[in-house]
Parts: sequence; C-alpha cells; structure tokens
Amino acid sequence: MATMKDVSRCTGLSISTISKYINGGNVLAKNQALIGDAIQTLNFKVNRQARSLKTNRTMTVGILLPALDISFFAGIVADVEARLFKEGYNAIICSFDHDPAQEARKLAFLIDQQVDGLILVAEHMTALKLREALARRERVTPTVLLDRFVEGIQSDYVLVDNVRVCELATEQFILYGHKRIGLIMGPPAISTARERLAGYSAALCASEIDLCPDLVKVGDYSVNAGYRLFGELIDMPNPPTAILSTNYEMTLGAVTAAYERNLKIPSEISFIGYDDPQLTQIIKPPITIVLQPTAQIAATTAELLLKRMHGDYSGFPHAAPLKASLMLNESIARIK
Amino acid sequence: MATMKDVSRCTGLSISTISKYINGGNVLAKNQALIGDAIQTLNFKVNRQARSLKTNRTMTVGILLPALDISFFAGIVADVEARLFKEGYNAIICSFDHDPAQEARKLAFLIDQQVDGLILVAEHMTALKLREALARRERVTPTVLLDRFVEGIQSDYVLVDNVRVCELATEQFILYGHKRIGLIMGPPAISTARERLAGYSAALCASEIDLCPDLVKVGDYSVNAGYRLFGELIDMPNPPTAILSTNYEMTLGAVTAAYERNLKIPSEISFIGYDDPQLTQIIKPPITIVLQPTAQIAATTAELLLKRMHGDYSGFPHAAPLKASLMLNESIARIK
DNA sequence: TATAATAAGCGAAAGGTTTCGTTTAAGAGG
DNA sequence: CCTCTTAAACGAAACCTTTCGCTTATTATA
Repeated sequence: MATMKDVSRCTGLSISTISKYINGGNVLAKNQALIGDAIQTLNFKVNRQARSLKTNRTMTVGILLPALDISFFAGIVADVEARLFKEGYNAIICSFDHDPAQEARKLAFLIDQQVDGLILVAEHMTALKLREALARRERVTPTVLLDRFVEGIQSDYVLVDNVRVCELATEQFILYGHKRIGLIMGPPAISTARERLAGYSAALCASEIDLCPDLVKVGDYSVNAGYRLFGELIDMPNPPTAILSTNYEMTLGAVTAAYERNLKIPSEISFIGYDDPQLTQIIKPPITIVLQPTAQIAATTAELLLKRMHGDYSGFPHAAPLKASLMLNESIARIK
Repeated sequence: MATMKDVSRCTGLSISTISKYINGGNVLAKNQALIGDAIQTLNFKVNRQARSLKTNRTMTVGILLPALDISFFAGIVADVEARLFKEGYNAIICSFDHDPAQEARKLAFLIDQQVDGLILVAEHMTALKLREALARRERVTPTVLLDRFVEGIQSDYVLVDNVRVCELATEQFILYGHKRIGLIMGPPAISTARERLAGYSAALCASEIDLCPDLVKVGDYSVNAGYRLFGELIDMPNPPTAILSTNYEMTLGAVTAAYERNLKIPSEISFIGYDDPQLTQIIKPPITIVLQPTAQIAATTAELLLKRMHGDYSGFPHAAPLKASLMLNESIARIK
C-alpha cells in the first residue's frame, strides 16, 4: 500500500507537506496539483490506524443495540447515522441479541475500538458495568443513553415521556366509557415498560378505577408476546373492552391475533397501539396509536453526542424527555 | 492510558516480554504473575490501533446491509456474528438505507477501516464499483456476497436456490387445481426477485399455463408493497385464486390485507408466503411458506469467510446454492 | 530599502505495538 | 568443569501519521 512517504518521494515534497495537503493546510497551488496527481497514481489512502494512533480520534461512533430487528430503533439509528455522517463520523453498529454477557462484551469492544462516541440502548446494563467499561479508556467516551433510563447511571439521556402519553391513551379509553382496560406491557426491567405501566396506572387512579392485575400482561416486546397476550386477555372470563399495547412488535402481534379471531376493531374490542404510522396506514380501520417522536429522538441524540464529542459539556446531564403524542383514529368504541 | 512501556517499567521486564505474554509466548511463571498483576493495577489495555498498524489485521469483519430492519438478514447476521465472535472476530455492521451512494461510501469506509473480511448484501452494487472499492487496499479483502448474485462479480457467494423452491411452490398451487396464480415479487434489479419469478414462470410453463403479466406484481420487498399489491391482485376483475408472496415483509403486508378484507385463507384465497416460521406459528390457519435455510446460510457464510481470512482459497469461487424448502400448511384450497 | 508579517515547506519526534535477530541464563550430558 | 541445547528475555527497527518548532520565501507596509 502506498504511504505518505511514497507520495513525498514521488512529489519531492516533505511528508509534512503531504499531511498538510491531506488535512487542509496551506499548500502552493502547483504543489497541490502535484500531490493530487501522485495520490491518484499511487492510489494512496490514508491509513486510519496510523492516524488514530496519533490523533486519538477515530471519527467513529459506536451504537449498541439489543437486536437489529427492533423497528423503532432501526429507524432512529438510520437517522442518527445519516446526521453523524454529515459531520464526518461513521457509525459502527453492534447488537447483542438481548444477551447480558454479549452486551458487556460488545460495549468493551466498541470502547477498545476507540470510538469517539457511544450511543447505548441499555437492556441489562448496570451503572457498575457501564462505569467499568468506560474505565477501559483514560478519558471517558462521550455517551448517550437512548430511550431507556438505567437506575444509577448519571449520563446524557434521550428519553420519551412514556408516562404522560400512556396516561393520555388510557384516559382516552376512559373517556369513551371503558373501565376494563387491558395493558400489554414490556419487561419491567426496562424503564420504558415501567413508565408505560405507570401512565396507565395513573390514568386509572385519577378516574378511581381499580387496577386489576389480571388485565396487565407482561411480555418481552416481541411479536409473539403481543400475539399471545392479546389472546390471553380476550380469553379471560371477563375480558377487557379495550387494550393498550405498548410497543410496535407487540402491537403487530396483537393486531394479527385480532384479525385471526375475526375480532372487529373497534366494535368488538377497542385498541390503541404503539409506534407505527406505517401499520396504521395499512390497517383498516386505522388504529389509534402512540406516536413517539422518532425524528426528534434521532436529531436530539445526534446533536447531543456531537456536542459532547466537540467537548461541550454544557447542560450535562441532558435528560429532558421528549413528548410523545396520540394519533387519534377510529379504533376506540363508545361504551355505555 | 497505560501502555506496554508502563507495564514493562512496572515489572522490570522488557516490552517484548510483555508482548509475548499478551500474545501467548513463553514467559516464566513468576513473570507471568508479575505481568498479570501489573496489567491489572495499571488497567492496561492493548491499543488496537497500534497493534493493527503493525499487524495489518484488525480482527474485525464488516457487514454491509441495505437496511437494518429486514428480518431475514437481521436473523442471519446475528448468527454470523456469533460464529465469528467465537473465532475472535468482531462484526461491524453498516447499513445504507437502500441508497446507492451510501452503499458505495459505507463499503469504502469498511475497507478503509481495514476490516479483515467483508460480508455484502448487494443492492445497487456493480462489478466495477466493487472492484474499485476493493482496490483501496493492497491485498483484496476476503469478501462473501450474501443472498444476492450480482452479474459480473466473480466472488464467493452464499445463495439460495430460489428458482427451484418457487417452482415447487407454484407447482403446489397447480397441483391443487389453480390456474390463475398471482405473484408478488421484489425489484427485478435484485437477483432473488428475478429467480423467484423464474421459478414461478417455469412451473407455469411446465404445466402449459400461460403467464399472465397482470398477475405478476412488482414491489420493493416492503410491508407496504405487499399490502398494496395483494389488494391490487384481489381487486382485479378476474382475480387470482392463489397468491405467492416472495419475501417476509411483503408476506406480512399481504396477510394484513387479507385479514383486513376479511378474506379467508384458504377458502377464499390460497396463499403461500415466505421466510417466517414465527408468523406461521402466529397465524391461523398456519400458512404454507417458503422456508429459507437461514441457519445454514449463516453457518456457510461464516465458515467460508473464516476460511478465506485464514488464507485458504480452495474451492474459489464458492457458489453452490443452498436448498430452500416448502413448509406445507393449510393455506391452499383445492380448485375444481 | 528595510522591516514586519505571512505563507509555504521542512525535519524530527512521538504515538503503542509487533517482530526479528541477538544475548543471557539455565539445565543436560559427558 | 566444560560444551551443547533450549528456554527466556532483550533491544531496536518498523508500521504510518500528525504535530511542533524552525527555516526560508514572498508580499505588504512604512
């Protein structure tokens, strides 16, 4: 492989001039042409390892995900990546298949890879493990925790106000006269699941409706879980008249189950889903869904991380949650 | 950050001995202990950039995907990653959001990142662009093209025999007396779409059924496309009695459309889907689907790439397609 | 014309590791 | 006690850039 030394020799200019050319310093026009040509003909490419060794920067951001096929994150990551790319950063995505050991290992890998910044979707992460991992490097790598809050980790977060929006969704059901409202929630270990439950619970409480534990079904945020739990709710001796499903995959499962049982939404069961404008377009009648501000989440995450990587730690730690909204449609029936 | 020099100073041993310790050479037991302790207390971590600079290896494999949320690939990538990890390799996943420019750029990035191997799911890639990209390095990076064949690229491939399995699926319809069989296919620019069409076409031809172009709908492998095209087929003046949908996302869309229109499978429309055992578990009646050997695809890809990275180029280029199978279920009705 | 200021280019050190050829130490055999 | 062999450790070069302090050339200012 051609090195700067080769370019130097080929042009008769010193290595430092070549470096200047590459990194945008002042170089005489005729020499610029000379160097440009030499780089072309020699097919010279900067050696990133050598550069990183000197600069301690890799222009690379690590993104750690529980899995690749979670549509909510897939969309956000695409946006974040695009934004970072504009600033010259490249994203390295690692997934850990919901496995605690892998989660730790991949995090260590990213840090060892000397990423300049980290975006983490924590699943089994603890404050201790994160601190340990970040200690692998002298200077702590700027880190943004995405979507999920972890007890004890003081860090920049980009979160969504799940409590409020689930409260809204539940209120909506109540407004239409529903009293038996089923909840399909995620693993309580994940903050978003707890928050969504909290919102649901708050709304019930405000209307003095008792929370019936049987109506709260815990799943693992997967399509299968949504399918199964929807069935369980429907098959209860005294089933709910309305169901709130709290992520995309489970909503997909639930809707599939509803179709399969030929249960009409909303005449036979009222329903609110989560996260998916596309699904809503597709389904008739369109269902009311909780819409998370994915574009804003992505933008906030990217900007925040860029800011930190540029050394600007003002407003640390960032935590203000973003507002989610209810996209009202025709999936809720009035109960007398 | 502590360096080997620090460990050396701290233990009184030379740097090369430290290196030997780290890379598994012969070191006196007492010195091993000494070094181990020093590494602990100094919190020493090997600097990968420096190491790569010397060794020209990064123990890293690049995986390039059209998008992150294609379930077929998400599953395979997870498996491949796991296998590679066992051999000490880490995967870097890049997606390009179906964008030709990004596809080229991300490929260049991975190569510049000095990955030791590449796994490519090509979408707009051409022989020329690939050759150009690989020319960024002195030695061509071992590369496996996954799932999709690209005209003119002579390389290791891991492919599936789409022709045969789609022929089988179509034959199955014919066997049950169907003559008007709809096909929901992907973009003809992608080899798998062409092959699936070829299989469909071959089966019709063998039974002397004319291929009616109106019954062949081209989509972009997305849920939306599946939903829309299923509707278009059903809304025809003379609709098909059976429909073959040729990837997971489009199958999902098609099934959603069927449920929504309250079309009973198979009594009102016979259907064969693609790729998703999970969906099949969920749906009642379970639908007949084309099952691609994802585990085998992942295993083959990983082993092949490992072999190449170890310098073993026997059997190059690998191309033998893997057999896909039909998982027969109850989604096909008999037509008199 | 002399001086200052700026632009362009240079040389050498530094960054952390691996590798190769060499030296030292230790144990075996006579 | 001496040589031979092998194991363990060493030193220095090499990998390719960036950076910093200097020198030289050019232009502007008075």
